[in-house]
Amino acid sequence: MSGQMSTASPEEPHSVPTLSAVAKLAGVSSITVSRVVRLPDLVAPETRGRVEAAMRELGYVPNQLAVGLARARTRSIGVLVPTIANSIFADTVQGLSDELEPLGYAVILAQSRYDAAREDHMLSALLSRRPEAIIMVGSPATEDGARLLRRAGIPVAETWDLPAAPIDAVAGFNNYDAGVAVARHLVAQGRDSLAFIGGDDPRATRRWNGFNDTAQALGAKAPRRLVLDRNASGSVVALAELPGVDAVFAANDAHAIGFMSGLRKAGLLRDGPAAEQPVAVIGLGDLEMGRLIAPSLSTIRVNGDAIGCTAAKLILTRAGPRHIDLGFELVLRDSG
Amino acid sequence: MSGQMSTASPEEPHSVPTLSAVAKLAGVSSITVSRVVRLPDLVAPETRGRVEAAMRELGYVPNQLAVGLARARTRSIGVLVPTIANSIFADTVQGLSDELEPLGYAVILAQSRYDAAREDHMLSALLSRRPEAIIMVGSPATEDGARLLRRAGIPVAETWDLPAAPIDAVAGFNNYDAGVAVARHLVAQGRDSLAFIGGDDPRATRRWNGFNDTAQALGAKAPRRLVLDRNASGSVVALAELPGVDAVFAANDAHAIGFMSGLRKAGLLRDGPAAEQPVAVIGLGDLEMGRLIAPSLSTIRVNGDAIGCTAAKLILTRAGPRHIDLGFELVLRDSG
DNA sequence: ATTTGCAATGTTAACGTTGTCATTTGTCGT
DNA sequence: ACGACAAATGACAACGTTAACATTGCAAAT
Repeated sequence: MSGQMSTASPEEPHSVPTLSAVAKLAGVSSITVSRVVRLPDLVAPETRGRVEAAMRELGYVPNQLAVGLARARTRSIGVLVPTIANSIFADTVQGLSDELEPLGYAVILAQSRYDAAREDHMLSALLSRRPEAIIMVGSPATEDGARLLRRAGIPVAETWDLPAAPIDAVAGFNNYDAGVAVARHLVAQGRDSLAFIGGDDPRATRRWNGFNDTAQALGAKAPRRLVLDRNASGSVVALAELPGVDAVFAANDAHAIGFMSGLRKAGLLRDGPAAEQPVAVIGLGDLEMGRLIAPSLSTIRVNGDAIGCTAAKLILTRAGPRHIDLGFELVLRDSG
Repeated sequence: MSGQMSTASPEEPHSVPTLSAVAKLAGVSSITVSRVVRLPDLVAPETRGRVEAAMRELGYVPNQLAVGLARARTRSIGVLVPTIANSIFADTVQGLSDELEPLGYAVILAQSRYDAAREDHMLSALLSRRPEAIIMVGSPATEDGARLLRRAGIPVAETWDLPAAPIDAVAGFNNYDAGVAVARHLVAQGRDSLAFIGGDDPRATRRWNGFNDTAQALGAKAPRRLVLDRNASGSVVALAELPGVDAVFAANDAHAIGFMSGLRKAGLLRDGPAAEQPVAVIGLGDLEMGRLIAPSLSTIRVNGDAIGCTAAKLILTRAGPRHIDLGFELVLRDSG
């Protein structure tokens, strides 16, 4: 409403209350207040009541910075994703955060935007917050980044892939094999002019490798690869770049749906089953949306939520296997 | 590969290096190292070189907890969203984080899952990290939550709505008016049996109110309201609950697309323009996907990215207007 | 009537930084 | 040749909490 006001509304005369402010009000020492928070059983009920009243009156909220410093346990974990907006990684963040938040962990989120320099920078920024663990999508892009993580001496989970030389824990799936599975399926369907569209990040490239190797091994023509911007709209016009193509593997469902939109405009999309499609399309991720559109999208289903959840469990315990392959599933619907 | 290994790989003999570890190695006092990091001009070039070498050798990363404690500036901001997975809020998080990360702020992310108790809890957890500001989607659901925020004495941005009595800053749009705009459009198109499908959170309810009030004022039949689970698949079957409906406003694009899928199964979806649709469908959010499907989705476009970006700017400065209406736009395509 | 033991509280020194003062040099002007 | 001054560095006390060790009482055991 009216222009600028002091941020702290008049409610309280500023200054966040500390342990000793509460202590003074309750007529005890600060350590007693600290105990009321952490180990209430050690404090006499009568005293405890007084302290609790004081905490309520002052609106005391413990300072986790100080706690973290004193105990060398910050109860926070760093999460690094390429991007969070309309991406399947949001599922992973949700999954891990649902696992971690009830345990009192804070999630510190950083985005690398598929940029190696920014990734290193964010990794370092994350580490400066002394998280108890790091969960990241993929693996560090640079040796500097990897060294940073190794030196930090905390659990690290790499996800969405199965790196050959992981730093610590892994929760992902085999991207190469995903490409293999798609190529096999398409060739078996009688397609022979294949293409791969999408990003050129390491994971997409692995998919491409599996796809390319397999298609050629099975006697199809050498697949084409089209590197696109990260938004699906770019793939609408991808068709123009791929004359004669009869099957497309898109790096993710958004690209696949974009490409299908291009096919529709060109009159190359049928309402019928996969076999009737002039151009088969397979996505990756299994967005809910893919199931709902027509023709429904065939895709490599990957459980992003489970990846996050598994990564969280991996960093919480030292026991058990450290490298978990969550697998994927080729879900065949009407698009290819 | 092989079972469990100590988390810290052999690279370094544990223990994260501190300022004084660097200082000892460089043969200076810790304050000098601190200056090399923050105020390099105050340190003689020769000394600075030695210190920088020591920092590199040890892999020194400043401890932001200690910095935050000493300076009472944590360079972090708390972000509270209902949910991050396949939701438009991910755009907002991306927007604000792109604005804030380059400035050295860390984003601490929490999800309320549309639960008031959890929201209060996460708010308090966030505050315990002493963020310099809080950005949240919507407004605190409880008076406790609001009090918590007011007492914290930091900038607070409420987003995705225009609350009547905001705590501090606001970056959003008028949800009631969005409902009004949709109802007007649908009634003008000659529809008179309207329905609203989606969640029952405060923002969805405001949309419903605008929608309902306007439809009735314009002489349509009293609209029906169907509260659905948060996933789009639920809306596929919504049609069965709405006999005779000829226009639907969905609380978001995902629900809209799900509902269209139900229409398609029922043979009630046409390839032609809005006028030919037996049942008009309007979404909200303007997912990229809505543009790509057929029939293309009419929707209330809301720029989630801009909301995040604006919220970030609002908490960074005290000057200028504190309440920004980013507006919305009724984008008409083929679905309604 | 001591001692023992435990329950309830308090004191002190960390944790890793930075702010606020010193202190040590060396340069310059007169 | 002497003080004035600045450049370079350092000592020390905060910041808000907790760990580790006191210190009180007072009840029970001897």
